[in-house]
Amino acid sequence: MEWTEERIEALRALWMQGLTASQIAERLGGVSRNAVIGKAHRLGLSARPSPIKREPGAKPVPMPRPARVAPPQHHAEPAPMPAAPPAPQPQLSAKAPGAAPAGGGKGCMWPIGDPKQAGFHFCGAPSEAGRPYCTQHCAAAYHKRQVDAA
DNA sequence: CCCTGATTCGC
DNA sequence: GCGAATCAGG
Repeated sequence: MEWTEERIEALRALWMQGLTASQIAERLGGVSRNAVIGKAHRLGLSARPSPIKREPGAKPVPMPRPARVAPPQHHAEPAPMPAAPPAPQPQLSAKAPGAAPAGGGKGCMWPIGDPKQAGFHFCGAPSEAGRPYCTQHCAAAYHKRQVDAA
């Protein structure tokens, strides 16, 4: 497998969202969890808000679970965020960041992974009203792409 | 034994 | 740079 911008971005996003290396590897597809961890380290990310320990004699600082789900919506659907949505967008990769947040734009619609890949999915994180992307990572990435494309 | 991330090291 | 093997821990 090749570490394309897309995949690296997805890795970053997922990693920062608190997903485990196994989950990330699963979603990305074609890589083992070791590969994900190794890449994550090479990318300079290993520190993330999560309950992982460092240094034997360090402080066992209690981390208040960042959690990926913030708003306590009392809707019926808990928004499960499927691993492989059966309805992939036609063309929205490469130079087409404007992934139209069509339909039930509930969560973040930022495309994570390669639409051609099996593990492709949308971020799904809670997004601001009127905004198709979550503020955590995707909105920034979205903006960055627009700048890059320009 | 299942899992986690961290590190090493041959490629 | 990559990732399997390994390490250290829960």
